[in-house]
Amino acid sequence: MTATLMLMDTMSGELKPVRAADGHRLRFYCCGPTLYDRAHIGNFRTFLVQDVFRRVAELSGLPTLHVRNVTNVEDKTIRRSQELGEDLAAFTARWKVAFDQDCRSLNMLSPHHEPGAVEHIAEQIALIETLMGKGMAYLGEDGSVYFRISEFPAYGRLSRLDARTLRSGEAHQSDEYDRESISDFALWKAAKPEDGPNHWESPWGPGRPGWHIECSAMSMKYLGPTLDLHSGGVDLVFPHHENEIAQSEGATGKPFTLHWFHVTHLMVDGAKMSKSLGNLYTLDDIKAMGFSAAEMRYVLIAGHYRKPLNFKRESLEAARLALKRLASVQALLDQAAGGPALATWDNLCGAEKTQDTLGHFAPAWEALLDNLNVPKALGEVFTACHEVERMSRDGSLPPEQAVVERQGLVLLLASLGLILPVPSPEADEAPGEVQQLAQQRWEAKQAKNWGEADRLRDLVAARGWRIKDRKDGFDLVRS
RNA sequence: GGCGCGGUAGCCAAGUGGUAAGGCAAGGGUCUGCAAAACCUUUAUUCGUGGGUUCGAUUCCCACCCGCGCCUCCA
Repeated sequence: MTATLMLMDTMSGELKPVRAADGHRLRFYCCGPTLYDRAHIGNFRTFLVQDVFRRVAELSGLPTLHVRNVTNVEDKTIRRSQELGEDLAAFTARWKVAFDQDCRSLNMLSPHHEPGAVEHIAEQIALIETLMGKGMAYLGEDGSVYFRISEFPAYGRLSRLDARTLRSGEAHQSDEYDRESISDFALWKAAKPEDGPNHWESPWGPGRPGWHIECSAMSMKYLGPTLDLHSGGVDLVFPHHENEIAQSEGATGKPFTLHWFHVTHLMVDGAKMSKSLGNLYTLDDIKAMGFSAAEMRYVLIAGHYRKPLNFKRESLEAARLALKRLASVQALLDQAAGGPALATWDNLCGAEKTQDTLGHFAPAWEALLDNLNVPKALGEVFTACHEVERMSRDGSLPPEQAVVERQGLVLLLASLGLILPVPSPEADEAPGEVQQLAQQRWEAKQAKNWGEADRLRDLVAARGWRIKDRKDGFDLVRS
């Protein structure tokens, strides 16, 4: 059984083992959100895949040091906060609160560090000074500082972009005169009137950092000059990550990132998600549609991260049923094992993962180790569920075996971060009136007064509750 | 135009050089007074199209069609 997580590396295009260079702790960086609006479910697809990645890495026995930045100063944050007449820090702080709420409700692990660009101006300036000192950056005619791509021959390797194919011309109008080359990008942007008070002092005058430099500065501050792994949405491959490589390696002369991990975009109803198409959803929109964050999470991780995932409402309905199914199997296993599981995260991380310890869920775990193949893992999970149910039915599920199978299920649920609905009856939550009707219906049923029983059942249903009969009574669940 | 990723049942989605996981939906069944719930079971001779390699391809090669992403600040 493979013990190491294998993952596609964008740079080499090959499957590579996920490794900690120091042999101890995986240091990885994820490009986080820009704090100017509510994050949408497409953003969360990426963050959720990264969350599953981290879970699987840790559960496979590899501790992590996870850094994810927040971009709290760039064009959009400045423009919008100015439009609102709001202080930039207050503006971005509001969106950070919203983002954190969404992350929590999606059951995402918190990164160990969440640095913000504004809080690391000094580090960014220092990095730019280093590049200036090496002749890899220059002051443009507009007072901004640019990276000199001609000094970094490896530019374009990640995105397999031949410098000659860079589309040039019309799109970039006047500002090209400020730069030596059309491909050079801004490290530091000179203050403009429309920026309002949002500028900082620097050796090149007041201004603000360019977008790319924050990730170089902050990732290296928290993780060192060479990161084990770096992740983001595919759209960041060029130019963002390409520029990060140029800035970082240009400054340090060391490899910046050993393993690149990119997540493909989410589509909605077969189209690119965009505001103009009206198909851009936030987590709140999903909740307003009557679905839970757990269901949303299931949908967003259920596709392979390398393939476009087509989101539709029906996916949420399917997820709801799938989660219920898993919950019922978990309940079955708890019962067969003689009590609920009490596995802690550390426990799970350190545990042996073999056929003997995971039972029928072992293939699902292997699927996760193989390039984070969540769809295959889910398929194997349900196959294992069938087996467990069959054994239970046949009476061939002794407590020792149930304990093993449950370990397998618990590991998979922890890997995927799935939170299962509580399957227990909610009878005591039903309003007294509903309970009374249901009780009367039960009595009518016992008296074989079918007409009256059915009438009362309809009344209960009309109040939004469903009667589930047992041999010796009934349960009430919300319908 | 360049680079990259895809096109598998009604929908979502794995996968393999030897004849297609799983989820949802749908049909049938067990259970039930009838239901609901739960469980069992059935459903792609076929994997965008056309060629080629092979004893054999959905899986490898070539061409074409379609979708999506990036090509300067969008996860």
